[in-house]
Amino acid sequence: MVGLHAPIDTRESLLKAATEAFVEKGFSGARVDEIARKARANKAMIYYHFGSKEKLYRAVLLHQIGSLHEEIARVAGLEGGPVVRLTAFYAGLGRMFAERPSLPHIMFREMLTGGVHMDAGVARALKGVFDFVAGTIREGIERGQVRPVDPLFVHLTAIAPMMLFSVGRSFRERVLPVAMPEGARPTPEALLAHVQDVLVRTLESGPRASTDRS
Amino acid sequence: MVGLHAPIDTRESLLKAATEAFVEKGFSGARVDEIARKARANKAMIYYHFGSKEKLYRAVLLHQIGSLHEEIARVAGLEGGPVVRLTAFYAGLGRMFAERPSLPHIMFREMLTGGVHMDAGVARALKGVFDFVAGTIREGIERGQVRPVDPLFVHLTAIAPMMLFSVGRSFRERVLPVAMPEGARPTPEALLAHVQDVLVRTLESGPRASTDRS
Amino acid sequence: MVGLHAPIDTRESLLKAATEAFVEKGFSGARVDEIARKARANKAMIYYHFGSKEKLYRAVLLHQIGSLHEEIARVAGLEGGPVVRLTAFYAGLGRMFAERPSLPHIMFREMLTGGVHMDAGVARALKGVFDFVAGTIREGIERGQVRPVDPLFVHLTAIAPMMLFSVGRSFRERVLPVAMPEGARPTPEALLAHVQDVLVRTLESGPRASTDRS
Amino acid sequence: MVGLHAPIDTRESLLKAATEAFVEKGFSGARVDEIARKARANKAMIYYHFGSKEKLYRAVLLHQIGSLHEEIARVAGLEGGPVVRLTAFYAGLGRMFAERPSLPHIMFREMLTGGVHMDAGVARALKGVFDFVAGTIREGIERGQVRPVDPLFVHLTAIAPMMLFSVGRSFRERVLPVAMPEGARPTPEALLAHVQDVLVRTLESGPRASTDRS
DNA sequence: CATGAATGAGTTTTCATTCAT
DNA sequence: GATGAATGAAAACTCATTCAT
Repeated sequence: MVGLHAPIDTRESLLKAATEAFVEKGFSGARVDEIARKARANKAMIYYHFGSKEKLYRAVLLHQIGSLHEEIARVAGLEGGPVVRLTAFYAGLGRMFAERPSLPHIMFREMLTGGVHMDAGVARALKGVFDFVAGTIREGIERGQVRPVDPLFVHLTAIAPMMLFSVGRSFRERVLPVAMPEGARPTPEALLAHVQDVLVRTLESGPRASTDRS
Repeated sequence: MVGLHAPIDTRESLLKAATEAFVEKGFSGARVDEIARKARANKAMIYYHFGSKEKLYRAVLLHQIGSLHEEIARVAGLEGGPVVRLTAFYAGLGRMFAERPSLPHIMFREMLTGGVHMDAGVARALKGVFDFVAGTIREGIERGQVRPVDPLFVHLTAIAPMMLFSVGRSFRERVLPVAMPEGARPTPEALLAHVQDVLVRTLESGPRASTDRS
Repeated sequence: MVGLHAPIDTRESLLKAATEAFVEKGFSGARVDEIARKARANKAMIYYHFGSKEKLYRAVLLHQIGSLHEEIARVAGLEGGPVVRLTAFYAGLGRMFAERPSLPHIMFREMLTGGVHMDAGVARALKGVFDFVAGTIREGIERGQVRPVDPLFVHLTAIAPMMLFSVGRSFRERVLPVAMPEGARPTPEALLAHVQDVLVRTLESGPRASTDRS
Repeated sequence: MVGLHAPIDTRESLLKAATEAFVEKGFSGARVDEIARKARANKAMIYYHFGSKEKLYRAVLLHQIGSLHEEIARVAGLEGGPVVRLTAFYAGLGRMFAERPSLPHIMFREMLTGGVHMDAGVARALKGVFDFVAGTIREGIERGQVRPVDPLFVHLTAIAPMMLFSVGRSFRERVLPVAMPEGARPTPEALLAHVQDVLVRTLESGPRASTDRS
């Protein structure tokens, strides 16, 4: 009476529905019934295809993080100095965050819970991201093209604002509505430009006037 | 037979236990039973003192955010230019995050869920934070002491790294253990210094050499 | 609106209902809902008082086996030779089986599944039963009052018929109805007398004529 | 695409796997998925070949009980008195139990559940077993070759120990390990000899010295 | 205020069975 | 005959909340 889907379809629509549910409600807030309903699938299919709610969550995690590999590979092949490579890298990440807000959302949740759901594969992908950044910065420092800075701090300063911007949209709209200037709605692109500007100012080894601060 | 504690003790230990639980597991992940157990209190006491799990969560939220008011008031009274006032302000926030990691943790969770648990009072406190930053920056721009920058972006660039650093400790230790340089464990103080440096470089209106990027 | 039961009542009526259910349907055949309904208790009470279906089953097991201790203690104090003590012991077991058919029922199920549900305490109680039998027989053999026989076989020959008789009542009534002689319904007491007769004939060391068998 | 097995193979491996599963877990404890997996067959094949889990169970039952017919027929043709014929009969049963432990296992489970799964055919086979025993004993009593004893009790005393011995192997090894004498592991053959000895002592009509007990 | 027990409406998970190919 | 996916009803288990004492 049914069975119109190709075998892969059910699995994928479950994954999609689960991603939305976990992003919106978190792991324990999401309901298996609702995921199945949203995917127009039988609830038991979740257990057939994934085994448990937890394993479904891990599948979502893996699926989201998957694209990071490609971004790194793409940027690693670019020509140019460390600053250029890094700004290009964060441009890529920024685009990913804008296109697929689930990614920063889920990664945030993972960070909040200490990454307990992450298996070795996912962890390696994330470490790859940081290793690229750290490697590029260290290389720049050695060549005198980059000021001596802590790669972790640089990475945090670049990635945290973009993630928080992406993740916090509805929060801003609820909590800070009046604070926004009437005209210009902040866009991911504008934020990316700002972050890149900050990156350049932070990394550049040229002479600067004032660095004193209280 | 019972009642050896002053009434206030139960309430406070419940609040403390609830904070830990909500920080670790989030609102729907935390269990009322577990909170009571951790507080060595009877589960019904939660309903006696707070009314419901949701109201308990709100009490935690309010308690965490409470100190923000004072920090703003303190910094608002400081002498000096906008850059100095802002770096002092973020120094205060940074100290708060380091002393009480629950605060950034819970605020992150709120952002992820769009702030659905926030009532008017809490929202006003948060808006106050941003209003101070935005007001100070706009004032500096008008006076020519600060480059024309988007206050939201500046705020994000300052606060997001510190929050993520605080919140992501266990995640870093789990996922990025090898990536860390052997010697120096990154400290909140070092990060604060970095963020302040970035702030200065971003805000200062003096001449700079290279600003072209991408 | 309810709460008319003393605290202990719910636990006990659950235990009673569970015993009946497990005896009738076995562990996996019994339904938690039905046990709660039969005990006129809320289903969640099973989890409150026992933790899980499995632990409820173990509690039933322990409760059933508990009385064996006392029976051994009682008989161990009796005067008389080994044969007398053993016949008295099996008389006690026979009475227990007749009064509380759940005991042999549950023990049978345990034997069929290899005793996987038995913890150390229960196992010790059962070993105590056999140890008493074996000890008494060995003692009798040493004193020349009992023929040299294998205690395990003697025990099996005495206990297995009584257990099977108790457990198999409904089976006999369903499968062997016509085979029964019209008049005399077999009673547990008659079987006990038979078993005791067999015991005596098996254990007695006096002279006998024919013992040869193929 | 498939079909390398002759059709009969799947059916038989299903039957074999089902027998093991039902023996280990009982009817409601056994899982259709698991049976199919153990038989390396597709789950739907169970329904193709047998129709339902229940019918599969009945097929197992019938297959196990089948050999009883032949044993009765074989022994019924023997020469000799009732005691000889009975000892020979139980020798046959004992051999069957030793060779195929599933038989007593499944029959025990049936007895525990009152034989609800037994259809007329299976019931007739079992009644045949008892009818043979009862008929032989009654005949012996009438001819004065056998003491007046209850055939049911005699049958129980002979068959129950052998079944329980076969069924309870893993239970004994788990629960009574230390109770066993170091040297001699009890064997089915030794138990059979003991049971036959008991039978002879119970049935023989010759003079005996002591019958008083307790 | 405090407690242990109780409640009912969920929530996850299981499982025999069926379907389309 | 055979397969992998699908189904629906029911099963075990959870959990915020309430109650009697």
